[in-house]
Formats: sequence, structure tokens, C-alpha cells
Amino acid sequence: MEQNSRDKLAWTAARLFQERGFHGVGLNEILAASKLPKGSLYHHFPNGKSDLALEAAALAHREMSRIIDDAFEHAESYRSGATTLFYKLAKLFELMGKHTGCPISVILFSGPENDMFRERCAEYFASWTQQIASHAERLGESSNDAQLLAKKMFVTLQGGWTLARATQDGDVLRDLTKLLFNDKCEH
Amino acid sequence: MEQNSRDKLAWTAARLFQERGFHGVGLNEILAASKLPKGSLYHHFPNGKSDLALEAAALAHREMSRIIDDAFEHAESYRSGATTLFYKLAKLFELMGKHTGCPISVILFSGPENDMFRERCAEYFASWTQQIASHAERLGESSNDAQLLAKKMFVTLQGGWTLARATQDGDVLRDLTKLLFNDKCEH
DNA sequence: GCAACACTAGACCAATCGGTCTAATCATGT
DNA sequence: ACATGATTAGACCGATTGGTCTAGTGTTGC
Repeated sequence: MEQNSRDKLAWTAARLFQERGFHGVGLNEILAASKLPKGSLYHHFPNGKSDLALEAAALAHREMSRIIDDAFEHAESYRSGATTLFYKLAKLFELMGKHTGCPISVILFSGPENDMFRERCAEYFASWTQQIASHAERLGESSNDAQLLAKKMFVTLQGGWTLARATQDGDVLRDLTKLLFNDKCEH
Repeated sequence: MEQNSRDKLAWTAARLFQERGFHGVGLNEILAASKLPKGSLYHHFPNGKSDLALEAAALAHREMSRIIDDAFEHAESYRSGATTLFYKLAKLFELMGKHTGCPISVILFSGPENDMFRERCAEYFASWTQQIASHAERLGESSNDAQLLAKKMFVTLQGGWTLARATQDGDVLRDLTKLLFNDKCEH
């Protein structure tokens, strides 16, 4: 809990944005939750709410990136790494109260008028997918398969998270493994 | 264009909510876009914004439901029906300006304080999945497979839509077919 | 003609929004 | 001790928010 004001603001904002989205959270609420005055916010984030949201998204991106690496670090196969990842995210989802959406999309989808947000979102998504693909390749998948598997994983995760949020059930995320790997041959 | 005021309000609200979410659109904007006064809104929707959002979500749900049925209606296999569905949704996505999210989740995720919205969202999701599963079963899949395929389809669609929105690319949705059906056997 | 009702019209409200600004306080180097 | 810059503190602002209320306008059956 020994973080500086800037980080405290960004983390608090990230948490709240993930629950209600960019437009759903007011600055006053963020300030109240961080127990910091408005002056601090505009000192650390001169452009106000937009700056804050970008930083919150950056934090969320780095955390997700770290989680992905952690999950695949000691995995002996792509499949086991993917499973670990799903479990880790389910844990996180439950820890945050089962109300949060995908950390990035929830923060950065704020409408057509803010194309920069959307682009950033696309970059982060691509970064995660690439990261997963690297792990897949490292774990023995061919380059082509790795790309496909990563995309599949990302899309499944994204959709699964939405479903988990709607149903308030972290097990939805854990079950994604079955969904991804039950590949019976289509006849 | 010969719709009554109530429908006009709901459709306008649906469109705007899908771009910026529940909290991102103000009543005044909806009224301006529908060219109707505030009195009309509170006459047709006595509980104001919440009522309006619920009705907008109901409209979106019915439309999606119809699209699903249309896609599978004349399909000779589950796979071809699924492909048609993806293509139809890609078209819709592009038609709406590539900025909209999943019609339901975008409207009905407005935060923990509104659990009724979230529950409604879960119901609609379940309804779609069930609908897809029925078509799958009708097209020859076993009951178990049908459930699994439908869930897979739903999750993929949900995640793919998010990705399409981030990248502003409807082809992401069209490519989901490959993602779903390339099932090579895992060795 | 007229009563009854459905609907439109928009002025108005308190509350909250994101943002600005000045003053006070804290930390640091000299 | 003192100056300096970083940071905190919060009063304040105009604009906008969702919502209420009253007056007016159709529309329908009698």
C-alpha cells in the first residue's frame, strides 16, 4: 500500500472503470476512493480524465501481460499454459468481485469520438495475442498454428470473460479450457 | 420510418448505447436524435433512462434472435449456418459504423449497482446460446455436441465482436468461421 | 359540441459532471 | 535558515446530467 499518489489514482481509476466503464465513473468518485484531492489528480494527469484512463489502461495492460507470462512460464505444453492462464484470470475475476469486464476494453471503449482510445485498445489486444503466440511457438507449435491458437485463445477469453461477468460465475472462465481443447475431428 | 414515438426512442437509444454504453449517452442526446421532447420519453418510459435501456436491449435481443434464425433457416449443416451468421453480423457491424459493441452487453453492463440489468443480460445470452444449440441439434449434432458447439459459438462471437470493434474491421467477424472450424486433431 | 384520454412540448430543478485556480504544505538542496 | 519546486487541498465554475411538472395539442367516442 506504499504507492505514490499517481499510482494510487491510476489503480483506483482502473478498478472503477472496469466495473462501470469510462463514462460510468466520475472524477469525484475516483478522488473519494483514493482519498486524494482534485489538485493531485490534475497535477499528475494534466489532461484530466483522459490521461487517467490511459494510464489506468496501461497499468491493466502490464498486469495482464505479466499474468500471461506467469501462466506460460513453467508450462510444459501450450495446453497446460492456457489452462493455467484461464485459472489465474478466473481467480482475478473473482477477487475483483465478479463485476469487472476485460480491463482494457472496458476502459478504452468510450465511443467513436475517441479514436485514440480505440487504437490503443487494438494495440494492447495485438500485444497480448502476440505474446501468447510466442509462448505457443516456444512450446513446440508451428508458427502458423501458434498464431491461430493465440487468436483463438484471445477471442475465447474475451468472450468468456463477458459471459462470466453476465453470469457472475468465474467457473465460466475455468471451463474455457474444455471449449478450446475438446477439438474432436469434424467428420 | 413510420414507427411510433416509443419505438423511435427505443431504437435511437439502442443505437447510441451500443456506441458509448449506458452511461455514455445522455437523455438530451437521445431526444435530439429522435427529435422528440422530454415529455414523450417520460410518457412512454415512466422510469426514465432505465426503462428505455431495458426496452432498447429487448429490441436488440429480438433482432439478434431473428438474425440467428435467419442464418440457420436454410442451412444444410451447422457449419454453414454458423458461417452465414458470422457474415450477417459482419454486415450489420459494418452497417452500423464499426463502432458498436455487442448490442446487449454494451447496454446492460452498467455496473454492480444495477444487478437487474446484468441478470437480463445473462438471460438474453442464455437464450441465444439455446437457440443456436437447437439449430445445431436440428442439423444433426448430438445433444451434447450441440450444447458445446453453441457455447463455443457464442463465446467466439462475443470475443470476436470486441476484437472487430477495436480493430474497426468487420472481416474479423467473417474470419471467426476459420477459428471455429479448423479443428485439427491434437496429437 | 364536448368530455376523456393519449401524447407532445419544453421550462425548470437539484445534483453532478469535468475542469480551473489559488493558497497552503511538504520535501529537498544549499 | 531559507529558497525552490513538487504536491496537496479544496473552493469554485459553467455545462450537463436525469428527472419533474404544467400547459398545450391532438384524437377518439358519444
